[in-house]
Amino acid sequence: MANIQQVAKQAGVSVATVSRVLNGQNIVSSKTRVKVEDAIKKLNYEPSMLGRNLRNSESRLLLILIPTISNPFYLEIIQGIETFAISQNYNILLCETDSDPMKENIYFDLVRKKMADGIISMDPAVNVETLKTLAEKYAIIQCSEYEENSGIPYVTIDNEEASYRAVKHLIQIGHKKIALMNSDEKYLYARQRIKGYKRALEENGIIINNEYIIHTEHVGFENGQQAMKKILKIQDRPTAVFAVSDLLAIGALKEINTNGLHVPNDIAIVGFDKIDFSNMTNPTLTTVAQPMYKMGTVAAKMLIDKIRGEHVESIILDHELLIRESTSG
Amino acid sequence: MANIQQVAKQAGVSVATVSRVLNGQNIVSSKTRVKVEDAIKKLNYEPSMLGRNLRNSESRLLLILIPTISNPFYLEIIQGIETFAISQNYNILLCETDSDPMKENIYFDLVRKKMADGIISMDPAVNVETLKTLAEKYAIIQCSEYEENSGIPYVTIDNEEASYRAVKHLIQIGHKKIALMNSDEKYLYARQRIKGYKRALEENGIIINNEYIIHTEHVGFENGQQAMKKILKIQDRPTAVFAVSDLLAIGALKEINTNGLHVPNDIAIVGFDKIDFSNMTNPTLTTVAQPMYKMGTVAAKMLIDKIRGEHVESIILDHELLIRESTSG
DNA sequence: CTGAAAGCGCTAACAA
DNA sequence: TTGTTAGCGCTTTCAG
Repeated sequence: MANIQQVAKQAGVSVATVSRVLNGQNIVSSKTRVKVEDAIKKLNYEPSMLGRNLRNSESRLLLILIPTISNPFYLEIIQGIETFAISQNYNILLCETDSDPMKENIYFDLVRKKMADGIISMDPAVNVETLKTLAEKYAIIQCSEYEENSGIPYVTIDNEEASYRAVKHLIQIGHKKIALMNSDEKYLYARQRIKGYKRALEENGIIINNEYIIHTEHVGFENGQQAMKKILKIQDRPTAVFAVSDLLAIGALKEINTNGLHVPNDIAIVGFDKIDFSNMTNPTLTTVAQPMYKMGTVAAKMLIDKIRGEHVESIILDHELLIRESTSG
Repeated sequence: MANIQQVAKQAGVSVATVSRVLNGQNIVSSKTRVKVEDAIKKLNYEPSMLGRNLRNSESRLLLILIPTISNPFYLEIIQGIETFAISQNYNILLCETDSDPMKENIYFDLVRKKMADGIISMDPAVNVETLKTLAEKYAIIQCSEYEENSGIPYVTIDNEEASYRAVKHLIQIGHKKIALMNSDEKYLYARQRIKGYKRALEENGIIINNEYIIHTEHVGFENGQQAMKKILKIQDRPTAVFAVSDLLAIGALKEINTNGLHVPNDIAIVGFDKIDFSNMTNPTLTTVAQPMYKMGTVAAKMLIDKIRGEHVESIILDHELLIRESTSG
């Protein structure tokens, strides 16, 4: 395993010159450059990131914090992050926190120990105080979920507006009894989405029925099933359900089918996220499409800018309501 | 940002002693140890992995190669890998190759450049020659998909047997006209699975009908839909489908439903992998369960052993046929 | 039990 | 245009 010294010796130049060739600096004469390149080829030399990283005090690694990899919502965002990161010669360290402060802390240690140059946090359950403290010394961006007034830049969508439009769509196709499957309101997005839900109802003169509002601990498939069980037991049964995640919606769909009811004839459903599977169900799911890939690239760009010491502004991206079979017979 | 020097000065000891404390070596007197620990606390010192890694010529990073993150099959494996890796103070670098040799090469460069200490390859489309060459110098393990006689250790299941059992199950519940949705036979697992399929049919005196064997380019949802379209057009229509991935099976299910047919009454379906979604469809999917999490932990253990210079043997793990609604009305 | 010093592989300031 | 050299932060050998 050759190192830069050996290449220098082989080429009959100094290590500085080799380094210059390696880093594409144009101040090297083409004759010397060729000598060096030959030596590199001959010795099968590969520069060590270890040495370079220490010297440059950087790891060129980006820490991505997600609650769990099994929520497909994050997949496309991650692809966006990765693509941009690679283009800038960064790589990503994908970290599942399981919303567990202990695991979270293990990962935070990676940036404290210089193993990562910055963090993109997508974990709604992240310890905000720790994050804020960390943000004083390290580059941090929040993606999708964020903390207001934390001073940490974020990229997200207008959750209230998205929710408002989803519910309005249900109203427009004739629904008045609309249930909301929301996650815990300790999460900002949950508070924003219920706000949009209520605004849509109120604007259309529909009285809010608290029985129709279900909170779930997580936003997974089983939670959707459980929540739907409750909804189906309601005396004056809703004719539509707006779920704040596709996984919840798919759980609801399954439960409705199991009970011999039909979507959308008996109950219409709107989900949120446009995960791949929202198109594989029967019927396909009407859902709020977040520009996930874009969100990923934007987050990555923000983080890398921040690492470079530039000033970074938060960004709100557009969303879109995708009407599919679960709301249109 | 304090470094080890400053800690040493603050504690009134040498950097060597600080290093010893950091690495939990017991040859330090408890009095000195306390002094050092106090200094560390006082200066808020965090040892830099960059320095340590260079010194130790290791990155403590494991490269995980997958074709795409959007195939849920890999998720649980990755969780297994990660859990074991973390327990050994390693972290993982998750890399999507998109089965693209160019991208693949970017990632291979990471190990060549010492940015990763080893590779777990799960990409069936990996360039085997490159992998073999790499394996001469670096620690490499193949997971799930592997190349025979490559000399590179692998962990996998007995694909032929798994396939055989799946098809036998269909035969036992009365099916004779069983279609196979297989992926391209350039992949070893595809060759193994068709072998199991044929063996099951032959053993039961069922003549193999080549019209019933469909090959798909990828093993995703859309491929399943397309393949099912073809199958539905066959004159003497099969009454059962064995798909080599759950995603294919879910695509088939969707297509069958779209055509007003019923699963399993009209057509039974068996999938492969037991991805999370196989339990969310309606009906739920009978599938071959691979011990994915286990496979991940085993692969990680094998890789880390290999990095440590130990000898590593290939391992075949058990699988299980999980009978659910799609084969039992 | 502790310290001095070398060195992992690289980059960049400075000198020539 | 090129070379010399210091040093990034750490671990470890060797001496004491």
